[in-house]
Amino acid sequence: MSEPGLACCTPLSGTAMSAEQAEQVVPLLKALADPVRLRLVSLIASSASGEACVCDLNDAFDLTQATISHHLKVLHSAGLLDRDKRGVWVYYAVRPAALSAVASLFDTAVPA
Amino acid sequence: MSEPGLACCTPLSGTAMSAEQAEQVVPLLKALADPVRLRLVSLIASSASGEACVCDLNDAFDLTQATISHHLKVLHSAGLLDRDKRGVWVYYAVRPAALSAVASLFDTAVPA
DNA sequence: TTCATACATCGACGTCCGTCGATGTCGTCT
DNA sequence: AGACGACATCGACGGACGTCGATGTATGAA
Repeated sequence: MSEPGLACCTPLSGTAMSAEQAEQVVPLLKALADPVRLRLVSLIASSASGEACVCDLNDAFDLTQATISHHLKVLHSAGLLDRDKRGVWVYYAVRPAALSAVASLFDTAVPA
Repeated sequence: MSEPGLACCTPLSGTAMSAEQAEQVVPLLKALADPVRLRLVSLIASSASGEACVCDLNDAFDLTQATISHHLKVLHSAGLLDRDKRGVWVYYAVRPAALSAVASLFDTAVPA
């Protein structure tokens, strides 16, 4: 696993995960465990083109551009977002592999 | 911070989560975004009886009993664990509803 | 070149978080 | 009654986190 955000771990309802497995997924959860970052991912994922530029994301929050840029960097460093600079604008897109890695954590814990 | 005049990308349409929705799920994610707590939930969920007493959980980590107790309280306060005191021992069990709430978050975000 | 825009980075501030030792509380046994 | 064990709580410490204003970098236009 050379790439961040591609961790695949034991589901919670199976055998217990090891400490190494936990350390691998926790960065993803930590990146998502913030209201601003969670909404950022939601905004990008729900956009028609599957991506969004920082200028639009900036207007969706009542925060400084520096703060939004910081949160995007955290999400990008965690491997949750792809970054693509086109001219003056920068576009972020969600990485399905990273999101599905987190989803696989809870998949087998299906209730009724 | 809003002088449109020129569009840089497709507008953010679609149904992104609201700020209130984010504030509702983030506490669950924050509680799970810790290697010790994630392993605690994993250990409890993977136990045969579906529950585990603190004495057993304590031995699984190289941490103080006070620290484990603190993490269990965080998970319990977040609604992820149920607490049941039987005699001298305290048993914790995972709440399926809470886990499924988190799971549904990624089910809608990443279509299978 | 000069200027304006879009975004990243820096430095600093206050706050929250994980961990510990010490202590408190409750239940059990003798 | 007293003593012991299982957990919880308290207070404190160091480090990490979210946010900001200011500044830096790069692209495009005048």
